[in-house]
Amino acid sequence: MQKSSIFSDISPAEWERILHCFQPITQKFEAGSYIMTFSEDLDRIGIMLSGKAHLTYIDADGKYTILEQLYTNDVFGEVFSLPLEEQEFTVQAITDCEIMFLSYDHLVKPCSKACAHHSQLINNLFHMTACKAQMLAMHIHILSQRTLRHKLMTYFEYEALQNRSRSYTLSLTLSALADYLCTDRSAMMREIRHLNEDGKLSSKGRSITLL
Amino acid sequence: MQKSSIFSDISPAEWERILHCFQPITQKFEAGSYIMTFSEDLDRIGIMLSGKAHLTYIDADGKYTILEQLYTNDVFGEVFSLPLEEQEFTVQAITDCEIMFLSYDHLVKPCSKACAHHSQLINNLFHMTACKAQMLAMHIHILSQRTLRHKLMTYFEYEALQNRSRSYTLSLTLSALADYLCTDRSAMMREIRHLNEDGKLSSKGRSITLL
DNA sequence: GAGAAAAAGTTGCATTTGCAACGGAAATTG
DNA sequence: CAATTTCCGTTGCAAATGCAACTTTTTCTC
Repeated sequence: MQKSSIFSDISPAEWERILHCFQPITQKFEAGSYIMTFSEDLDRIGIMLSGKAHLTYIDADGKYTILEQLYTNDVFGEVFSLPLEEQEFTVQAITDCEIMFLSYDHLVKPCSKACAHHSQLINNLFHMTACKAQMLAMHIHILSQRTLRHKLMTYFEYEALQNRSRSYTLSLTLSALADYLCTDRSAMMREIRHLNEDGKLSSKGRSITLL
Repeated sequence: MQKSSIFSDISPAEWERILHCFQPITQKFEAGSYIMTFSEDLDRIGIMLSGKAHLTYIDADGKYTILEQLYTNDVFGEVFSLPLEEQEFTVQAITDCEIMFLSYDHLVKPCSKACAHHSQLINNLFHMTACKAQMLAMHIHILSQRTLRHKLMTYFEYEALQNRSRSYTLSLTLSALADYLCTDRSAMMREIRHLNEDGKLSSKGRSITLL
């Protein structure tokens, strides 16, 4: 399943017509600010035009978990409307971001103006959502590892595949990695040290070499 | 996001034409047999016509993890083609199953026969995939809990919501639940006992009452 | 209904993990 | 460049967890 974006196979001219049809709202957000909270905004999807953001939730006792990292052209909001109340899903800007919002209803309902491009848009969204589901499944695969050591190694192996190299630098900070792995940061640091000592790994800070 | 199926908003007559266009293969599987392994079959999606199946993987040391439970009208295969090799994704029949397979390529590519129903099919698949992504996100939410106790309680709370009652019977066996929670079964049993002792829960076997 | 297989339930023990609480390094900001 | 914040790295300790090994109960199958 190749990488696709919301813009795939849509010509600029066609995109112009889509914009006219959807009347999207484009908005800028400063680093650190909240772009979306899922307790409210369930009626629209967001498209990252620029910047970097995290889809996270915070549970009752204040623990962060990073569900997704969002970059340019990524889409959010199409998937999350989980029923449980205690939790707070949010999309938070990491860097300054520019976001375009589309009405969800407008998107999935047959267009009164007979826009042929709707179907291509849905097609793209399907691909992207399937892709996203893969990311989630990968995350589950990592979290399913019984021990922290295995979680780390599984994560590092995935990263090595993505980077096409056994040596690379993590895109996440180590603190963020601990959140992603849903574990205690200090315990993770300790385990990384052990992995180094046991010769599975050679790492310094965020630069990783799998041995 | 309401429950939708691959058949939503497609009339029987239209479905007939789709069948003619796709020439799907329908196949029966006995309980316990393997319906699909993702090392091979990445070119088609499956639709559960009847029965119950599990999408699982088994890692190098033989640990099961249940990624999804599949029931009638559920779709599988549209999402999973994870790059890591060591693992073995499979869809395994729990009860006797009847499955319809559709070609993935045929589905996503514009149809030479100009089948209008393609777009509705993709629309439905988009909904279902978004739904599936929600399930995966829920799973992550559960696995993200730092302690087994919190994992159990989060799972039980979700189940209570689905059942619209604080008293219900688990659809998973306790062994399967341990797999779903990616934990040791005996440790889970112990923690369930503790939850009972602490008055958070009243359970006997698979019947649960949240207090 | 007998036998086999799967599921449920238990326990002891070594190991892993989470948590709290540090201090220093690095990056960001005014 | 000084100040502040974030990130990195460490340690001690109590608690949680995984694992192995077992018995009992339930379910399935012939």
